[in-house]
Amino acid sequence: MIQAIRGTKDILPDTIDYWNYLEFTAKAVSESFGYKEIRTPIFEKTEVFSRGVGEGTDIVNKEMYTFADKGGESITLRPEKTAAIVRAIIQSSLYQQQPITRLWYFAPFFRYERPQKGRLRQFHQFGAECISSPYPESDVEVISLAVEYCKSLGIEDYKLLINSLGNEQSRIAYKEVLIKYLLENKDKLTADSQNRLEQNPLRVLDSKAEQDKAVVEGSPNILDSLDAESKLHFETVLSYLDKLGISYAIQPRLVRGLDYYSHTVFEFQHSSLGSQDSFGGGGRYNSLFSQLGGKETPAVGFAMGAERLMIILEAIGKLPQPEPVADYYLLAADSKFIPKAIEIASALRSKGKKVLTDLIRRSFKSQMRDAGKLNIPYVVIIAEDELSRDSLLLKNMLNGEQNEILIKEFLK
RNA sequence: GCGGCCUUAGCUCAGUCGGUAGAGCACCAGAUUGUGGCUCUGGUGGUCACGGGUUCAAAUCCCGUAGGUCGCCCCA
Repeated sequence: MIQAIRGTKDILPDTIDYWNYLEFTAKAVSESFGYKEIRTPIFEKTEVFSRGVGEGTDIVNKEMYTFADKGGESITLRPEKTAAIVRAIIQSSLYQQQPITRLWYFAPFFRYERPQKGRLRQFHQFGAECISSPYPESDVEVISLAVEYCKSLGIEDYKLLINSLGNEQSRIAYKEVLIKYLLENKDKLTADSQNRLEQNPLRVLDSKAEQDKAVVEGSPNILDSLDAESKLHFETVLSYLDKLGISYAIQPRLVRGLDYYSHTVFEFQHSSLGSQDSFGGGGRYNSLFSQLGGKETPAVGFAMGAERLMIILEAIGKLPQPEPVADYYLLAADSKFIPKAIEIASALRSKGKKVLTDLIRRSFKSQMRDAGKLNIPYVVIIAEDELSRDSLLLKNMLNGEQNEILIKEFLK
């Protein structure tokens, strides 16, 4: 048997309603903030991500689906959206045509990893980006969009962690004290973290290894290194969140795995996810545009993992009830009435109804069973007696009542 | 890339001491000829993941591979 690629999953009809629900809700919430959808190609030149996401990140180092196309060009299936969106905006000069660009997406992404709970090689994210504002209001807009989405889905018992990496000067200052501290404790760190110390020292803070945690415990706090501008930005974000009644926890060791963040970073966590407890995250990325060859442009965004949202919704019993596939089931009491059934079905559809007919010439009883099993609310029975009076039987499957009704009346 | 556990019908699983397979659910049909859900009866359905080895004989024992799952790393 030919199987789907490891780490990929078919979305079959039994779960498609859940996916549509996640996507339609994402669209509705995004539009309530005035965001427009953006779709970009699922693959890009590899440099979009290596330069955008950062050479020092795990995503670029070991998780990208990269291959050479027939022309020898290095192509990568997108592991995330932000770098691709920035590329698209620069290419189309979108950010030069309007003062603020607000975008959302719900799309598949690819990372080459061993699959586990809530982690696939092809996965889906809902995300939004707010481009061209350096002010805290845009950080807050993006966070509250994400919060509204959770609220719309009925997810309430999550944690929002927030931190600030500060502007570039603050980060340089912090890196200095951090590196100094880590070097003093280098021999207590895991080999992994000793490596990170060279490549991207901030990410040592992210380590989940017990051995590293002890060192990280005593590390200098990034918030102490923020300069006045960075501190003001962060405090303003927090005060807006307070005003909006959005609760959060400041987590000074939250740095996130992508290189492009500055100032505000945040992450959403939920306990139902096992060891992958984060289901969304984001932050400000003021330097990404210039890194990808565009005009320096402040921006902020977030992404949420659809598979993880699905796990949460299932755990808290908030998956939507699937709708019946049809409003009416056209039942031909005998094969000779099938043409009539098809005719009436067609007339109903042109009135905007969802209609099902039997296609395998089943018996009366069998069609009845079929309609019952599919939870279809009404069965239209076409049979000898009634047809001789130009009428049919309309049966309400919920209460079992049925009435004879003239076909002309029924189709009016 | 590494590790634990797992792989028998569409699904969830039994299968003893090695003797070439069963149940429940689902599906299909029927229960005085035109009525679903409940109940009863019957039926369809298996490359026992794949490849090799041991044996007279392998779903069962051994080796390998693939896949799943949960972790590690990291992330959504």
